[in-house]
Formats: sequence, structure tokens, C-alpha cells
Amino acid sequence: MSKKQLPVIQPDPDAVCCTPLVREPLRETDAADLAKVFKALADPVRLRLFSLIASFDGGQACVCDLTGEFDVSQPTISHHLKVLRDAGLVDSERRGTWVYYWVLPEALARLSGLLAPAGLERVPAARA
Amino acid sequence: MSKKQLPVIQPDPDAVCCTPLVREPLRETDAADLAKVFKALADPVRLRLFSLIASFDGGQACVCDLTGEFDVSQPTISHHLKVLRDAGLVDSERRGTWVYYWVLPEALARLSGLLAPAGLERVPAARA
DNA sequence: CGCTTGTATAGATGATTGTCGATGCAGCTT
DNA sequence: AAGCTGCATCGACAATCATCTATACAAGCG
Repeated sequence: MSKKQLPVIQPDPDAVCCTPLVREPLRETDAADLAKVFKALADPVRLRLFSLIASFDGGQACVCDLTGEFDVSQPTISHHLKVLRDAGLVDSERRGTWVYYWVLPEALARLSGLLAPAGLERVPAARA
Repeated sequence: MSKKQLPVIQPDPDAVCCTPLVREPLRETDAADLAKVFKALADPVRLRLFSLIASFDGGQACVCDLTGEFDVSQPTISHHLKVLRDAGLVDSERRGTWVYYWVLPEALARLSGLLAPAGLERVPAARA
């Protein structure tokens, strides 16, 4: 879907990418950007959609796999998926009859890093 | 403030505490709880408040230190602080004339862990 | 081609939310 | 006690949002 003609813009290449929130005060523009992402996660249906997509085998799910899991209408699911996609949390692609969605791990990593509590600097992935 | 008579209930002791979102589908009740926390972070002013409080020397800030940093009225700041507190992200205490707020690192750690991307399991805090 | 199924868009509506000014309350100071 | 300052609460209002139904679009199939 979003990888048609546009040159795959992630909604902000690396804005607000690394420094944990608790290290230094967030700048105003960064706060606005970040708030959009958290807003996308600030709904129970979207959270479950997000988690469900990521948990699927192969890390992707057809919309048809998702709609049945919720008590809301199909257009509502479609709306929520769009919100997640606009926030840069997932991406999607049509393959024949079905449309598949998958989680963008970079976005997750960015959030996770930003929320790292004081004390732990970066996650010491190197040690592993 | 919230540590007066009540036995210091964090708004959900350890609900949704550990398994990353991308590992297994979020249950409905957990999604509802989590959504409340993300909703608290889904506003630019609250994000900056949160970051600013945490960045202060000693990890706490008086409200009087905060209001000047924003273009919104004092009642609005007070409202946002209440939202952050109700979400279990910060706590506060009156000390004489002033009220101080500080970030609750457990809440942060929980979120950070939940958002851990696929691949990294737990942050190896135990090794430390 | 026309039908059927999967998904997105459009438009409407009730609920939630961010903001404000006005006011209330708590603690200090004189 | 009286006044002042710091912060919270109240009530109102405009804006945003989650949801719905109806409809449009896309792809496969008879």
C-alpha cells in the first residue's frame, strides 16, 4: 500500500530516535511527533491489532485474519489499521485478494529505547 | 498526594508486566489497561512534562518549575499532571508550600519491556 | 461480463478530551 | 487574622475521535 510510488518515507526518519525521555527534556517538535505515535497506541483495539499482527506466524497477518477477533465492524478495523500505518508502526501490502499487515520493528525499537528507565543506558545488546 | 492513607496501589500491580506485545496477542483486559497508559503519553504537553520532570536534578520537580515552560495555563498543567499520575507514570507529594512530582521508573520499565521488538527477549537486568 | 468476496473510503453521530477562566483550598508571612 | 502565593477543582466549550451504515473499489471466478 504505502510502498507504491512514494520512496518509503518513514514518518520521521530518525527524529526522536535515541535519547531516553528521562535523560533530557523533550523538545517541542519531538514531543509533537512522539505524541502521534503514542496516540496510535492509545486504543485497546489498536493495541490488540498491533499485538495480534506481530504474533502471527511470519510476522504478518491478512486483514481477514484480524476482523474476526474483534467486536467492531470491518470499517472500524480498517480505520484502526490505517491509524497504525500512518503512525509508522505497521506497513501493509496487497497480495492478490488479500491485504497483509506487518509490524515495523524499527518503530518499536525506537519507542522502547525512548522509554528506557533511568540507569540503564542503551540496552547492552553487544554483551549478548 | 497519593501516598497518604491508601496502601500505595499502583493502578495494576503487575498486569501486563512482561511479555512483549509482539510475542503473544494481548488479552482484551490487558489491552484496556495498557491503552490508558499510552493515552496518558499521547499528548505533547504531557510528554514534555514527563520528560522534564524526569530530567530535573534529583529526578523530581516542583510544579512551579514546570508551569513556566509551557504556553498553557496553570490549570491545564495541573490537569495534565493529574492524568500522568492517574496513569501510574508519576507520583507527587506536597512539601510545605510546593508540590513535587517524580517519575515512577517501574512504569517506564514495564512499557519499555512491552515494546521490546522481536528478537531481544528480556533486558538482562538480572546480570547486573 | 456480471457476481462474489475482501478491503477502503465517505459521511454522520455520540463520546471523549484539551483548554480556558473562575474559584477553592493549603500553607507561609507579616 | 489577613493577605499572598502555589496548586487543584469546577464548569463550559470547541475540537478530536471511535464507531456505525452505506457505498466504492479491487481482484478473483463463473
